[in-house]
Amino acid sequence: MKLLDIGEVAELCGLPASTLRFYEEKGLIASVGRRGLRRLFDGEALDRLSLIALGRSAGFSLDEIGDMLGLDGPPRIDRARLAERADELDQTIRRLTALSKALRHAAECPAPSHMECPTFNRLRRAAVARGREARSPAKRAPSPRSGS
Amino acid sequence: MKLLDIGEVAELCGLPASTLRFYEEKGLIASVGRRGLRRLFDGEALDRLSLIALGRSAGFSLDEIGDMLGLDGPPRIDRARLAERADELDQTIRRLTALSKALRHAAECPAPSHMECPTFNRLRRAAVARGREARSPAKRAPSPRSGS
DNA sequence: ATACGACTTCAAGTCCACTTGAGGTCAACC
DNA sequence: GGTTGACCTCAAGTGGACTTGAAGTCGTAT
Repeated sequence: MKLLDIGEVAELCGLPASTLRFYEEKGLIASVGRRGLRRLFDGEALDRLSLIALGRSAGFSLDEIGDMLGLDGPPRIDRARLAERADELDQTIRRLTALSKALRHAAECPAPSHMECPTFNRLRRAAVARGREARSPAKRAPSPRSGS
Repeated sequence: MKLLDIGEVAELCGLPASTLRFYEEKGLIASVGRRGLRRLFDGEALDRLSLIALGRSAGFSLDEIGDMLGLDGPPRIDRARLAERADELDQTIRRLTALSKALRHAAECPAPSHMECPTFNRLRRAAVARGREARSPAKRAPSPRSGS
Protein backbone atom coordinates (compact mmCIF):
# COMPACT_ATOMS: atom_id res chain seq x y z
CA MET A 1 0.00 0.00 0.00
CA LYS A 2 1.21 3.41 -0.88
CA LEU A 3 2.55 5.46 1.98
CA LEU A 4 1.61 9.08 2.17
CA ASP A 5 3.45 12.19 3.15
CA ILE A 6 1.68 14.49 5.53
CA GLY A 7 1.12 16.93 2.68
CA GLU A 8 -0.62 14.29 0.61
CA VAL A 9 -2.85 13.32 3.50
CA ALA A 10 -3.62 16.98 4.02
CA GLU A 11 -4.54 17.29 0.38
CA LEU A 12 -6.75 14.22 0.48
CA CYS A 13 -8.64 15.04 3.64
CA GLY A 14 -8.75 18.80 3.23
CA LEU A 15 -7.13 19.56 6.56
CA PRO A 16 -3.91 21.53 7.00
CA ALA A 17 -0.83 19.58 8.00
CA SER A 18 -0.70 21.43 11.30
CA THR A 19 -4.05 19.93 12.20
CA LEU A 20 -2.84 16.47 11.33
CA ARG A 21 0.17 16.91 13.61
CA PHE A 22 -2.16 18.18 16.28
CA TYR A 23 -4.41 15.14 15.88
CA GLU A 24 -1.42 12.86 16.04
CA GLU A 25 -0.29 14.55 19.23
CA LYS A 26 -3.73 13.88 20.70
CA GLY A 27 -3.47 10.27 19.66
CA LEU A 28 -6.35 10.48 17.21
CA ILE A 29 -4.26 9.29 14.31
CA ALA A 30 -0.87 7.65 14.05
CA SER A 31 1.81 7.58 11.41
CA VAL A 32 3.16 4.18 10.44
CA GLY A 33 6.73 5.41 10.53
CA ARG A 34 9.12 8.03 9.33
CA ARG A 35 11.24 8.67 6.30
CA GLY A 36 13.98 10.67 7.94
CA LEU A 37 12.02 13.12 10.03
CA ARG A 38 8.96 12.93 7.87
CA ARG A 39 5.86 11.14 8.95
CA LEU A 40 4.45 8.45 6.73
CA PHE A 41 0.76 7.64 6.80
CA ASP A 42 -1.22 4.80 5.32
CA GLY A 43 -4.83 4.35 4.36
CA GLU A 44 -5.92 3.70 7.91
CA ALA A 45 -5.12 7.26 8.83
CA LEU A 46 -7.50 8.39 6.11
CA ASP A 47 -10.20 6.11 7.47
CA ARG A 48 -9.71 7.46 10.95
CA LEU A 49 -9.74 11.01 9.66
CA SER A 50 -13.00 10.35 7.96
CA LEU A 51 -14.43 8.98 11.20
CA ILE A 52 -13.08 12.00 13.03
CA ALA A 53 -14.79 14.30 10.55
CA LEU A 54 -17.95 12.30 11.04
CA GLY A 55 -17.73 12.59 14.81
CA ARG A 56 -16.91 16.28 14.72
CA SER A 57 -19.91 16.95 12.54
CA ALA A 58 -22.04 14.96 14.96
CA GLY A 59 -20.95 17.35 17.69
CA PHE A 60 -18.50 15.10 19.53
CA SER A 61 -15.44 16.79 20.96
CA LEU A 62 -12.01 15.52 19.97
CA ASP A 63 -11.68 13.90 23.38
CA GLU A 64 -14.94 12.07 22.98
CA ILE A 65 -13.90 10.94 19.54
CA GLY A 66 -10.61 9.79 21.00
CA ASP A 67 -12.52 7.69 23.53
CA MET A 68 -14.65 6.16 20.83
CA LEU A 69 -11.96 5.44 18.30
CA GLY A 70 -9.69 4.20 21.01
CA LEU A 71 -6.74 6.52 21.38
CA ASP A 72 -4.21 4.75 19.20
CA GLY A 73 -5.79 1.47 18.34
CA PRO A 74 -8.71 0.01 16.49
CA PRO A 75 -12.05 1.82 16.76
CA ARG A 76 -14.15 0.43 19.60
CA ILE A 77 -17.40 2.21 19.56
CA ASP A 78 -19.88 2.70 22.35
CA ARG A 79 -23.12 1.76 20.68
CA ALA A 80 -25.38 3.12 23.40
CA ARG A 81 -23.68 6.45 23.15
CA LEU A 82 -24.07 6.51 19.40
CA ALA A 83 -27.76 5.80 19.62
CA GLU A 84 -28.14 8.47 22.25
CA ARG A 85 -26.32 10.96 20.09
CA ALA A 86 -28.44 9.99 17.12
CA ASP A 87 -31.51 10.84 19.19
CA GLU A 88 -30.01 14.18 20.07
CA LEU A 89 -29.21 14.79 16.44
CA ASP A 90 -32.81 14.08 15.53
CA GLN A 91 -33.85 16.70 18.05
CA THR A 92 -31.42 19.13 16.53
CA ILE A 93 -32.69 18.34 13.08
CA ARG A 94 -36.25 19.09 14.10
CA ARG A 95 -35.16 22.33 15.68
CA LEU A 96 -33.12 23.38 12.69
CA THR A 97 -36.02 22.58 10.43
CA ALA A 98 -38.28 24.91 12.37
CA LEU A 99 -35.48 27.43 12.30
CA SER A 100 -35.01 27.22 8.58
CA LYS A 101 -38.71 27.79 8.10
CA ALA A 102 -38.60 30.73 10.48
CA LEU A 103 -35.69 32.30 8.63
CA ARG A 104 -37.29 31.75 5.27
CA HIS A 105 -40.50 33.25 6.53
CA ALA A 106 -38.66 36.21 8.01
CA ALA A 107 -36.98 36.72 4.66
CA GLU A 108 -40.31 36.94 2.89
CA CYS A 109 -42.81 38.23 5.40
CA PRO A 110 -43.74 41.87 4.80
CA ALA A 111 -44.59 42.61 8.44
CA PRO A 112 -42.66 45.68 9.57
CA SER A 113 -41.32 43.93 12.62
CA HIS A 114 -41.03 40.19 12.82
CA MET A 115 -41.98 40.27 16.45
CA GLU A 116 -45.46 41.29 15.38
CA CYS A 117 -45.89 38.42 12.98
CA PRO A 118 -47.72 35.46 14.48
CA THR A 119 -46.24 33.01 12.00
CA PHE A 120 -42.73 34.12 12.81
CA ASN A 121 -43.38 33.97 16.52
CA ARG A 122 -44.78 30.49 16.32
CA LEU A 123 -41.74 29.27 14.39
CA ARG A 124 -39.43 31.19 16.65
CA ARG A 125 -40.86 29.48 19.70
CA ALA A 126 -40.62 26.11 18.02
CA ALA A 127 -37.02 26.68 17.05
CA VAL A 128 -35.89 27.94 20.41
CA ALA A 129 -37.95 25.76 22.71
CA ARG A 130 -36.10 22.54 22.03
CA GLY A 131 -32.77 24.24 22.25
CA ARG A 132 -33.15 24.53 25.98
CA GLU A 133 -32.33 20.92 26.58
CA ALA A 134 -29.43 20.60 24.18
CA ARG A 135 -26.27 19.14 25.63
CA SER A 136 -23.47 20.56 23.56
CA PRO A 137 -23.08 22.33 20.26
CA ALA A 138 -23.42 20.36 17.03
CA LYS A 139 -20.87 21.96 14.80
CA ARG A 140 -20.58 21.59 11.11
CA ALA A 141 -17.67 19.66 9.75
CA PRO A 142 -14.44 21.55 10.00
CA SER A 143 -14.23 23.98 7.12
CA PRO A 144 -11.62 23.42 4.47
CA ARG A 145 -8.58 25.56 4.81
CA SER A 146 -8.89 29.02 3.43
CA GLY A 147 -6.22 28.89 0.75
CA SER A 148 -6.94 27.24 -2.59
CA MET B 1 -45.10 47.25 31.90
CA LYS B 2 -43.24 45.46 34.62
CA LEU B 3 -39.55 46.17 34.80
CA LEU B 4 -37.23 43.31 35.45
CA ASP B 5 -34.11 42.90 37.48
CA ILE B 6 -31.21 41.21 35.74
CA GLY B 7 -31.81 38.15 37.91
CA GLU B 8 -35.39 37.88 36.75
CA VAL B 9 -34.39 38.19 33.13
CA ALA B 10 -31.75 35.54 33.73
CA GLU B 11 -34.39 33.29 35.22
CA LEU B 12 -36.77 33.85 32.34
CA CYS B 13 -34.33 33.35 29.52
CA GLY B 14 -32.18 30.70 31.16
CA LEU B 15 -28.93 32.59 30.79
CA PRO B 16 -26.65 33.60 33.65
CA ALA B 17 -26.60 37.27 34.57
CA SER B 18 -22.97 37.47 33.53
CA THR B 19 -23.97 36.59 30.01
CA LEU B 20 -26.64 39.28 29.99
CA ARG B 21 -24.07 41.86 31.07
CA PHE B 22 -21.77 40.56 28.39
CA TYR B 23 -24.52 40.89 25.79
CA GLU B 24 -25.28 44.40 26.97
CA GLU B 25 -21.62 45.33 26.68
CA LYS B 26 -21.68 44.08 23.09
CA GLY B 27 -24.77 46.17 22.42
CA LEU B 28 -26.99 43.17 21.79
CA ILE B 29 -29.46 44.15 24.48
CA ALA B 30 -30.04 47.33 26.43
CA SER B 31 -31.46 48.09 29.83
CA VAL B 32 -34.14 50.77 30.03
CA GLY B 33 -32.54 52.35 33.07
CA ARG B 34 -31.23 51.72 36.53
CA ARG B 35 -32.56 51.51 40.04
CA GLY B 36 -29.49 52.65 41.90
CA LEU B 37 -26.76 50.65 40.23
CA ARG B 38 -29.07 47.89 39.14
CA ARG B 39 -30.10 47.46 35.57
CA LEU B 40 -33.77 47.39 34.73
CA PHE B 41 -34.99 45.52 31.66
CA ASP B 42 -38.34 45.47 29.93
CA GLY B 43 -40.06 43.01 27.65
CA GLU B 44 -38.13 44.13 24.62
CA ALA B 45 -34.95 42.72 26.11
CA LEU B 46 -36.68 39.36 26.33
CA ASP B 47 -37.74 39.60 22.70
CA ARG B 48 -34.23 40.44 21.64
CA LEU B 49 -32.85 37.63 23.76
CA SER B 50 -35.18 35.25 22.06
CA LEU B 51 -34.01 36.49 18.66
CA ILE B 52 -30.44 36.14 19.83
CA ALA B 53 -31.08 32.56 20.87
CA LEU B 54 -32.67 31.99 17.49
CA GLY B 55 -29.70 33.46 15.68
CA ARG B 56 -27.19 31.54 17.76
CA SER B 57 -28.96 28.31 17.04
CA ALA B 58 -28.91 29.18 13.35
CA GLY B 59 -25.17 29.44 13.58
CA PHE B 60 -24.79 33.20 13.46
CA SER B 61 -22.02 34.69 15.55
CA LEU B 62 -22.86 37.33 18.11
CA ASP B 63 -21.38 39.95 15.83
CA GLU B 64 -23.54 38.85 12.93
CA ILE B 65 -26.58 38.89 15.18
CA GLY B 66 -25.60 42.35 16.30
CA ASP B 67 -25.53 43.47 12.69
CA MET B 68 -28.93 42.00 12.01
CA LEU B 69 -30.70 43.21 15.12
CA GLY B 70 -29.07 46.58 14.77
CA LEU B 71 -26.69 47.14 17.63
CA ASP B 72 -28.90 49.07 20.01
CA GLY B 73 -32.00 49.81 18.05
CA PRO B 74 -34.90 48.10 16.38
CA PRO B 75 -34.19 44.89 14.53
CA ARG B 76 -33.49 45.55 10.84
CA ILE B 77 -32.99 42.27 9.17
CA ASP B 78 -31.15 41.48 6.00
CA ARG B 79 -33.60 39.30 4.16
CA ALA B 80 -31.17 38.05 1.55
CA ARG B 81 -28.82 36.92 4.26
CA LEU B 82 -31.61 35.13 6.07
CA ALA B 83 -32.64 33.26 2.95
CA GLU B 84 -29.03 32.35 2.28
CA ARG B 85 -28.61 31.06 5.79
CA ALA B 86 -31.83 29.11 5.49
CA ASP B 87 -30.35 27.40 2.44
CA GLU B 88 -27.22 26.59 4.39
CA LEU B 89 -29.32 25.27 7.22
CA ASP B 90 -31.13 22.99 4.82
CA GLN B 91 -27.76 21.65 3.71
CA THR B 92 -26.81 21.09 7.31
CA ILE B 93 -30.10 19.37 7.96
CA ARG B 94 -29.53 16.96 5.11
CA ARG B 95 -26.05 16.24 6.34
CA LEU B 96 -27.17 15.70 9.92
CA THR B 97 -29.90 13.42 8.71
CA ALA B 98 -27.38 11.20 6.94
CA LEU B 99 -25.26 11.41 10.04
CA SER B 100 -28.04 10.36 12.36
CA LYS B 101 -28.72 7.37 10.15
CA ALA B 102 -25.05 6.51 10.10
CA LEU B 103 -24.81 6.68 13.87
CA ARG B 104 -27.94 4.64 14.34
CA HIS B 105 -26.66 2.09 11.91
CA ALA B 106 -23.30 1.96 13.62
CA ALA B 107 -25.08 1.42 16.91
CA GLU B 108 -26.90 -1.61 15.55
CA CYS B 109 -24.72 -3.09 12.87
CA PRO B 110 -23.01 -6.28 14.00
CA ALA B 111 -20.01 -5.89 11.68
CA PRO B 112 -16.82 -6.18 13.70
CA SER B 113 -15.44 -2.97 12.25
CA HIS B 114 -17.68 -0.31 10.82
CA MET B 115 -15.15 0.45 8.16
CA GLU B 116 -15.98 -2.91 6.63
CA CYS B 117 -19.69 -2.29 6.48
CA PRO B 118 -20.85 -0.97 3.12
CA THR B 119 -23.97 0.60 4.60
CA PHE B 120 -21.95 2.49 7.14
CA ASN B 121 -19.46 3.62 4.56
CA ARG B 122 -22.13 4.89 2.26
CA LEU B 123 -23.74 6.89 5.06
CA ARG B 124 -20.37 8.05 6.27
CA ARG B 125 -19.55 9.42 2.88
CA ALA B 126 -22.92 11.09 2.60
CA ALA B 127 -22.56 12.70 6.00
CA VAL B 128 -19.06 13.96 5.48
CA ALA B 129 -19.19 14.93 1.83
CA ARG B 130 -21.47 17.91 2.23
CA GLY B 131 -19.58 19.13 5.23
CA ARG B 132 -16.72 20.19 2.99
CA GLU B 133 -18.50 23.24 1.77
CA ALA B 134 -19.98 24.42 5.03
CA ARG B 135 -19.27 28.03 5.91
CA SER B 136 -19.32 28.15 9.68
CA PRO B 137 -20.47 25.91 12.49
CA ALA B 138 -24.18 25.57 13.23
CA LYS B 139 -24.23 25.40 16.97
CA ARG B 140 -27.07 24.33 19.10
CA ALA B 141 -28.79 26.89 21.25
CA PRO B 142 -26.69 27.93 24.22
CA SER B 143 -27.06 25.35 26.94
CA PRO B 144 -28.85 26.32 30.13
CA ARG B 145 -26.58 27.13 32.99
CA SER B 146 -25.29 24.16 34.86
CA GLY B 147 -26.86 24.74 38.26
CA SER B 148 -30.50 23.71 38.66
C1' DA C 1 -30.31 50.59 62.05
C1' DT C 2 -28.16 46.93 60.49
C1' DA C 3 -27.42 42.88 58.01
C1' DC C 4 -27.96 40.35 53.91
C1' DG C 5 -27.74 39.14 49.50
C1' DA C 6 -28.36 40.55 44.98
C1' DC C 7 -26.50 43.49 42.41
C1' DT C 8 -22.25 46.49 40.42
C1' DT C 9 -17.38 47.14 37.79
C1' DC C 10 -13.16 45.72 35.66
C1' DA C 11 -9.55 42.75 34.69
C1' DA C 12 -8.15 38.45 34.03
C1' DG C 13 -8.95 33.61 33.27
C1' DT C 14 -10.95 29.41 30.76
C1' DC C 15 -12.02 26.17 27.15
C1' DC C 16 -11.56 24.20 22.65
C1' DA C 17 -9.49 23.48 18.47
C1' DC C 18 -6.30 24.94 16.18
C1' DT C 19 -2.63 28.23 14.02
C1' DT C 20 1.65 30.67 13.86
C1' DG C 21 6.44 31.57 14.38
C1' DA C 22 11.17 30.74 14.99
C1' DG C 23 14.69 28.04 14.08
C1' DG C 24 16.23 23.60 12.30
C1' DT C 25 16.51 19.10 9.18
C1' DC C 26 16.86 16.61 5.14
C1' DA C 27 15.20 13.98 0.69
C1' DA C 28 15.14 14.88 -3.92
C1' DC C 29 16.26 17.14 -7.95
C1' DC C 30 19.59 19.65 -11.12
C1' DG D 1 27.32 18.64 -4.18
C1' DG D 2 24.52 22.40 -3.58
C1' DT D 3 19.93 24.38 -3.42
C1' DT D 4 15.29 24.12 -2.43
C1' DG D 5 11.14 23.51 -0.33
C1' DA D 6 8.52 20.47 2.22
C1' DC D 7 8.98 18.73 6.24
C1' DC D 8 10.30 18.87 11.53
C1' DT D 9 9.81 20.55 16.91
C1' DC D 10 8.28 23.32 20.58
C1' DA D 11 6.30 27.21 22.57
C1' DA D 12 3.25 30.63 22.28
C1' DG D 13 -0.69 32.94 20.24
C1' DT D 14 -5.67 33.26 18.49
C1' DG D 15 -10.76 33.74 18.56
C1' DG D 16 -15.28 33.26 20.19
C1' DA D 17 -18.11 33.23 23.94
C1' DC D 18 -18.25 33.45 28.08
C1' DT D 19 -16.92 32.85 33.33
C1' DT D 20 -14.64 34.02 37.53
C1' DG D 21 -12.71 36.79 41.12
C1' DA D 22 -11.98 40.65 43.93
C1' DA D 23 -13.67 44.55 45.80
C1' DG D 24 -17.42 47.58 46.26
C1' DT D 25 -22.68 49.39 46.33
C1' DC D 26 -27.19 49.37 47.86
C1' DG D 27 -32.44 47.98 48.15
C1' DT D 28 -35.14 45.36 51.26
C1' DA D 29 -36.42 42.67 55.13
C1' DT D 30 -36.11 42.33 60.21
